[in-house]
Amino acid sequence: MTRYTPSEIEARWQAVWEKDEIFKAVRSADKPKYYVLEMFPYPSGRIHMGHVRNYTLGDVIARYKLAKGFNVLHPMGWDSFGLAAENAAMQKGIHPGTWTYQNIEDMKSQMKPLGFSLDWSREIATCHPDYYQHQQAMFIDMIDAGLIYRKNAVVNWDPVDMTVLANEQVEQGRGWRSGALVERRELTQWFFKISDYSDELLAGLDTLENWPAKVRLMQENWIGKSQGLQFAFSTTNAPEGHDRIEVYTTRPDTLLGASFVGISPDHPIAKLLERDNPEVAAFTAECRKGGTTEEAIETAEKLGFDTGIRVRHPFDTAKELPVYIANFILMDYGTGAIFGCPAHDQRDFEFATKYDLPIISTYLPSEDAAEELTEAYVPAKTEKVFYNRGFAGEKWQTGLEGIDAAVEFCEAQGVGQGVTKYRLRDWGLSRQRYWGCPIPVVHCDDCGVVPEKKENLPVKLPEDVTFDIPGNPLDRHTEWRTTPCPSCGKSALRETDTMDTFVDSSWYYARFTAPHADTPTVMDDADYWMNVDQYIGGVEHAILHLLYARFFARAMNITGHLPESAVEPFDALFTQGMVTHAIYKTEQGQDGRPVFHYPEEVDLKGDKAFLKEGGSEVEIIPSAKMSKSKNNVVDPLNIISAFGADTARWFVLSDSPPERDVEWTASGAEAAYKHLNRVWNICDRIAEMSDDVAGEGNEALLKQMHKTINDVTLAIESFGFNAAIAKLYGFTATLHKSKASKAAQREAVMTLAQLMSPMTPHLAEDIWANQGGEGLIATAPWPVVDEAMLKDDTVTMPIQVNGKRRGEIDVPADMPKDEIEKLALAQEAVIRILDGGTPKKVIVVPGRIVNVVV
RNA sequence: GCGGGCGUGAUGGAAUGGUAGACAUUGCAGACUUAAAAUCUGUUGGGCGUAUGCCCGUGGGGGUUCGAGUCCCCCCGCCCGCACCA
Repeated sequence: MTRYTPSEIEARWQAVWEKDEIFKAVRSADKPKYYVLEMFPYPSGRIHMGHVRNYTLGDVIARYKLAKGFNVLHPMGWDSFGLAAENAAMQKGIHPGTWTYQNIEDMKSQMKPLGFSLDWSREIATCHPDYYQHQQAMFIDMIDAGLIYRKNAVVNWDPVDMTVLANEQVEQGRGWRSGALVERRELTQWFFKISDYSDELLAGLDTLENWPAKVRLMQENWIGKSQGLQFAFSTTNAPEGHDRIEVYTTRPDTLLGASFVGISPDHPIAKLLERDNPEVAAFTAECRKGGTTEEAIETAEKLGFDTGIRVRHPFDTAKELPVYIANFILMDYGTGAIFGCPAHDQRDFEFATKYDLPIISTYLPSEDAAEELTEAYVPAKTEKVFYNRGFAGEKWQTGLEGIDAAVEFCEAQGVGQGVTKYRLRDWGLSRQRYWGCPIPVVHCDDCGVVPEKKENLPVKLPEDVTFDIPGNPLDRHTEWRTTPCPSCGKSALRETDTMDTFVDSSWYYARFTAPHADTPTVMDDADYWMNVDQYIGGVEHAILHLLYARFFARAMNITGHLPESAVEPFDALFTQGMVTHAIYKTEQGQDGRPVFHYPEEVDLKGDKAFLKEGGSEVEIIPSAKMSKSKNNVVDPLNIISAFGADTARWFVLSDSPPERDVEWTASGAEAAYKHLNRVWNICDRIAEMSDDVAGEGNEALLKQMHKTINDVTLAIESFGFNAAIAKLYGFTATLHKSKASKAAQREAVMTLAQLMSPMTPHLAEDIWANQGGEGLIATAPWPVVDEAMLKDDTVTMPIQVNGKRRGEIDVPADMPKDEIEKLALAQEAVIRILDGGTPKKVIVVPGRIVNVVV
């Protein structure tokens, strides 16, 4: 008997793989390529179970595809710019670069023992000038191509992180990292023209058949295409230059129900008024402050200020409507002005009720109906418009159907034109931070904003910076800032803003195809390796990263850095669930607050948990996200040292489908370990068997083996790794009990090892070697199903009567239907139920089922 | 509010419209052991029955079908995303 010792096996095989460079990706014309990519990590310094799961999923695919004969690219890198490094610098006095590179080394050394089939020769780090200099070069190309521009804009300002945030980075009015309430500031910033590509990015979603529908939908909603009518009200007493107010509406069918016009507090007219009128100024100031406070979002009280300006209704110029500044109108959607139709819009209804404005219906047939509404009546967009009241009289009595008809009608009347609007806004990329890719432009007193010359790249971050004062250290670094103007040569100043780190991750997949090239990409390599055939990561990136990356691929295509074929860079996307763990909680804190216990402090007995110390019962909160504050984090390193990497890999794949959360349980991890031991012991047993024994059930074992090959292959192809593992458990049990000959068992166990090899590569490799397999299992071709072995001579068919199972018969697989029917009707249970009668109908599905209908 | 998803044993979860609960955990019983651990064997949806067996059962209600966890309609519950988007 030998012992399964993962620590010894795993280190040994990793060394062999590394020495033989079997995971090194080299372009080759002989084999089809397969590019599998997991979302690269931020180098926090420690891997967690989420990483283990993510990279194990990718590794199963990569190893499987390698065995299937593909030329596999499976790279790894580091998303290594970002705020955490600066925070560490502030807290610990370490330079962000030192901290980051140390973390990369640490994490790499933690990942290596997991035995992933990664091509480490392609490793990249976005914080390294070798990477970001190319980003700077592309930035300059994109300015030239008109894809990037500078504008003065109201931006989201995070007062804690002291930087600007993109709209996508604001959640519930708070910064996505700091959680601080976001303020609005007006700053001059760089923007990507992503909104110009709204329609393309939307249309592109339709081609992404192998993306989760959920992600496509989220992006679709984010892009937020809407069709409507844009038209102008003419004003009667507005300030100079504002004799028209443009509004946008998706409901032109309710236009006759307009009873007021609302403008945003940031609307040019509001801005003009607040200059001379302190009351207006006070109101708009209140709106701006309130616009993002939590209270305002929750209570959502409609506030308005009557400007005294009046406008004429376009269809009834005698009718005048008041113009209000209203707090619920956003300047950056539509035109920043609306017409209010209280009868058919809930917000307008609340507003009208509060300010006592008329409620006029264009849908309800009765004159008084609208006045009696307790809430807005929102008609379906295809509902017939009555237009039977309001100021236009009988003119449109017969009505229109649908929004399109209403738009057409308005256009015909010379009132506005149909337009398409998008919710998606341009991507502000400037960040007032040190630890990011410097924006390679220079501000010259004479020439204005000038891109740096490409031959002067990279614009490297200076090393000698301090973080003892808040703000961006680049601003204070006069020596670094001062540089000759690329255009006139006079002394000028560098831009001190750096790029949003989402820029870094928007093209790393392309860089992996030629990671050491002296241009951002190499067309031949990009052409060969792109697209990513399978991308795997968390659903939390469904909008931000994945939308930016899709845009960036288009921008790279336009600037000649990616082929046209790569504008949708990820052919297939898989979003995996989290690794969760129970929380163990007691209420025994001195201050009455709950205390969270580490799993090691707790004894599990059945479905109850007790403290090891003292034995008092502990409340179990199942399946919660691993969180340091809840003391329910399981460190992969502990698992690896206790059970080995193969056990950790096997477990994260085994219990739940990959797209769902998986709960880490100690018992589950132990079960995985036990199973690997069992497989090991089977091999041991086979090795000790005599060659002379003929054995029994040889054929049955091999049949089962081929069924398993078939089932596991199909399961892996469809991301059903948990199902694949279930089949492998089943086959292991069969093999365990088998009395077949040594040759048959040896064949079975070697196939088992092959089928397990994507999940537990080290153990598989060892079995392969011990059983005399040729070469490495990692590069051995995937087992092929012998179709003939899948067919059984006899099949067991359940017999149903009226859909209820009453028995079963074993019949030859090729038995004709009518004979099966005869046998079924001869069944004791069937005879009993028929009780001498004849069945109405007998349905025979060969190989499946018989149903007797009485 | 809008959009999407999901409800299956004590638990995680399996089931191209065809034997519901694969596989795993937990529990129970047994073997081995002075004992425990490990390992091995059996068992584990509920109910009735000595038993061949019968009844019930995939959140609830209806429908389509020879046959529904699966398809359709209504309702309930949970989860996720977005949200003064005009």
